[in-house]
Amino acid sequence: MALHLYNTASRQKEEFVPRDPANVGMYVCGPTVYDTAHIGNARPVIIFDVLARLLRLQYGDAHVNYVRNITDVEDKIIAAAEANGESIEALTTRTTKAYHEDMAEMGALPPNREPKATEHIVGMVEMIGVLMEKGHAYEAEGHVLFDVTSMADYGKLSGRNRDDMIAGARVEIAPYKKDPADFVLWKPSADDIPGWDSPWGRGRPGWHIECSVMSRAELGDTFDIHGGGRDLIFPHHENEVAQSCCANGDGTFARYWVHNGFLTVEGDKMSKSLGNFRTVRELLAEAPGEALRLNMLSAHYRQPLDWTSDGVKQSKTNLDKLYTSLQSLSDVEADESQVAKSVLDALEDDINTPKALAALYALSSAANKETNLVERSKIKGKLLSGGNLLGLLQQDPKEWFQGAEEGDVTADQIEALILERVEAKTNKNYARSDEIRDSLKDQGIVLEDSPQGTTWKRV
RNA sequence: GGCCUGGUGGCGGAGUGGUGACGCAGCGGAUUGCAAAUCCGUGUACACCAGUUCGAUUCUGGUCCAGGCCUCCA
Repeated sequence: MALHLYNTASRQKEEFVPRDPANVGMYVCGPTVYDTAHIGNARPVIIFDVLARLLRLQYGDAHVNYVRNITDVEDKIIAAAEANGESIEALTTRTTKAYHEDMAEMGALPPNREPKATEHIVGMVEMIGVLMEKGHAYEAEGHVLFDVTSMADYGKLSGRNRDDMIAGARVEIAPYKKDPADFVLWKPSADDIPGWDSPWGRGRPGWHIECSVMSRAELGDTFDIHGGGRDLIFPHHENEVAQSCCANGDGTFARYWVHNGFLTVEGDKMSKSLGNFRTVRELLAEAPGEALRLNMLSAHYRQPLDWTSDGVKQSKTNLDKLYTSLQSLSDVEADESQVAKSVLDALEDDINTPKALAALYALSSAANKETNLVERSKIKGKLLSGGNLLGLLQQDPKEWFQGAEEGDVTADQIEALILERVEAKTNKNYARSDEIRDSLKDQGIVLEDSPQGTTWKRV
């Protein structure tokens, strides 16, 4: 089947047909770099990484342009830098670097392009100028505001109308707004905070304009996929649509809107007040990034995902199982012409990763049973290619089982003890052989005997 | 108040108008010196109440419950 995606704009699954049959453009809202990434930030990264892998397989690496921005100018950044007593640049550089490291640990490939908001200020000023000229924006008390009444379709993406928004407003409305739903395009900066010169005075951009400008600069007025967390539907994406369509023309901008659901931690929403913010860094100390990734993929991306340490453990177990099969296939070379059709089919159905994982488990099970070498080679090819689509199973199994940081025992010591144990077993000295096995087990090393000999792994 | 998701076996989690994925855990068996790993077998699950239907977990309406957005947020 062809790729189908649930399009937030139409509220249904649609067949994905790119604008240009040969090339695909995808824009995903990236982080505002003011703090280290938490596990919730990782969800869209991993989901859209899987989608990018799928698109690259189908259209070719050179024909997919995956853009994910870095928002490095924003009031939270200013506040955090001040609180930390560090410069804004130091904060954004440090945070961006940590973000890249954390996402790489979770197996996310870098996007093709990663524009930074601060590199696109000129474009933002230009776009705001166009909106002013076309009568979609106005200046008030040093701010430039988008006039939502100038756009008939405003609210369409998120499915809400202006009256509802006004009725539901829980914040005080700035007195200079013509309409309560108007939002800021440009705001004035005091001398001690970052600002750029503009026709409306020294200032900085509002929250939404950067994505309208960067997506256009990288992908053009109209492009295929726009992604992000579902909390961004309103107001962020709604306002992006308003800015872009009003500046560039009706019917432009993103064609497919893809939004991932939220995740909770041990049943609760992550929040600073509950103290349950889990950073990717902390979680990496608990389990390998690949296990965190599998855990993330174990629920469908549009469903809520409850992140629990039990779930992480189970994901680690499942990954062990897959790597065990892969290890057992070390007697054959992978047949690289094989495509894991079952995995592909699942992913083409709106990125159904739980189904894709089930397909991987089926391959694993088949591998454990198959004795024919040609078939084993095919299965290995499928396991690896299916794993690659999901960003899993790309390590050497030996590395997976034995490569974790050395504990109290080194690999050499373990090998020596295995030799001693083999000898003890040969002499039917089972007391000694069990003693060795038990003692290693206490140190987190599990021995497995097979007709081919004894292997070990760290657990 | 408005808008929007969900409620599936012990747990996680797909899916479907008709023969109940998949994984973890459990139980039984095979294998093993004993294990581990693996294999085989094993589960009368779809919040509740109506309705439509030959038949609903799947469609419709209502109820209850949980959560999200409307304000910074992935």
